[in-house]
Amino acid sequence: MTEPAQEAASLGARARNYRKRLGMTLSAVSAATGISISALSKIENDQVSPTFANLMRLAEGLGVPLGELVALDEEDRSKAARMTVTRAGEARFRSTPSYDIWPLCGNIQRKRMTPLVERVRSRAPADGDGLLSHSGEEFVYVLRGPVDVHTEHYEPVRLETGDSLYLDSRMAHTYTTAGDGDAEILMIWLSPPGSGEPADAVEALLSRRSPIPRRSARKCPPD
Amino acid sequence: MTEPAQEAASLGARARNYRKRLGMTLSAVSAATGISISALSKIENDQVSPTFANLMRLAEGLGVPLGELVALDEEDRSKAARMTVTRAGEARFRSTPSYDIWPLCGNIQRKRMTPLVERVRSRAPADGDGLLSHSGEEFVYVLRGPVDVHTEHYEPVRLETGDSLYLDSRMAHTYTTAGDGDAEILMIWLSPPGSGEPADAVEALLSRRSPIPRRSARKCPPD
DNA sequence: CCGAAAATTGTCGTATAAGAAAATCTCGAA
DNA sequence: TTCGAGATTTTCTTATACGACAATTTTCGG
Repeated sequence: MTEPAQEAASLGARARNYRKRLGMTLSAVSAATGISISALSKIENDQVSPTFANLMRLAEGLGVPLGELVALDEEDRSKAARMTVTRAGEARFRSTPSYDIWPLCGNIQRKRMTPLVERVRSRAPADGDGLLSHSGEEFVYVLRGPVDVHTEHYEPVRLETGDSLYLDSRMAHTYTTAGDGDAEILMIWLSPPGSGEPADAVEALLSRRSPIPRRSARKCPPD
Repeated sequence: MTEPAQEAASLGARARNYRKRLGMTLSAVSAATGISISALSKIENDQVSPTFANLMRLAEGLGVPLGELVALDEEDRSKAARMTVTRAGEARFRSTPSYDIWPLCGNIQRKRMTPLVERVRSRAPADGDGLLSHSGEEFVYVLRGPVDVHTEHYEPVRLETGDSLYLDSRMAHTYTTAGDGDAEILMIWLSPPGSGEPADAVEALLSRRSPIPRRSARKCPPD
């Protein structure tokens, strides 16, 4: 039955893994991709060699990069086994004019995402660092709201507890608390594709925040 | 000629670039790959949508990683100010034997991280899908615990509310609830580097004239 | 154990990719 | 300019992926 599902050796197995991961049925994938159920079944069982057109549809429907779906895995999985845990109170604490920051899972090496819990203290965009832009992308999940998101291209958005947001970090932005007390958000920052792995991701994050043009706010020294 | 155009517009163009770079003729590639010359010509001119089997042979014969051959290069996303919000109750819901899943921020294009809220229902590793491995990395923040993390290389780890975890997804893993009720976690999945974005290499490809993506001769189901 | 949903398997007709060979193109040399 | 000879493209035919449908089989809950 459920073996430690190996890194799928075949295209079909990979496709099935990704589908299972999303909890989709064949008909769901069929609806999402336009590929017939029977064709999907045959693809997953390696009974046919799908066309490039269908490979693209499939990758899109599964939300998987085409290169990943298609590429045979050539990596040594066992030596890559890596995991780390950060306990709730355990994170080391840093602070900037606008935020208190708890970097999570800092001890694992070679990770590409940088997860942080941030306590938002400032109440107006100009309070702390002002609108800042930096490279990469960020995802935010509001642990305790409300929070206002200010950006250079959009109207401010108010997020309540449980709301989430995804944005291109190059667009200048900042978060402010919109309630009585401080707000708390979980942020995952992803550095740009090319950039090497920031050993000290937080430092990188903090130092890369640069003010948007013709605006003055710039502080947040790393220490 | 000089440099082959970096930005390979289509699959066919990329294939041709690689061939030219090696100074090979169609018949040479044919000999190296086992694909007929005519088929190669049609592939390079985007007149056909090659089968997966031929894609593999072609990549092999050209000495190019398959992912490289099929994946569009990202780049030039610089002007797209992008942001999206998902409200707490708003996510569309899916479920698997092990989890209920709410994909977050699904409507933004070209994002590299995949955020999900998952309600963990299974109480034992074998309950649902079992241990699964897939590519990439994942970060987990426990919204409501306790949760047990089972992996193929580590002892199970118990996470309480507020704990977080970072792991290499290629190591087989699964999450189970360790308390009385269901648990809830926030997960961010990150696809492997170099493999473009979860779903938009596809649209880029299609928008630039791809081999015969039409599939219209479809009978309309009765209403 | 049962029934329902999901998944697999098989067939058929159609669309289309692959392969073989012929037709066309490219270019350097005489 | 003409003449090949290799390179490429364009016919053909054949092979096969795809979609639809139907029939099982498998998988899960109850």
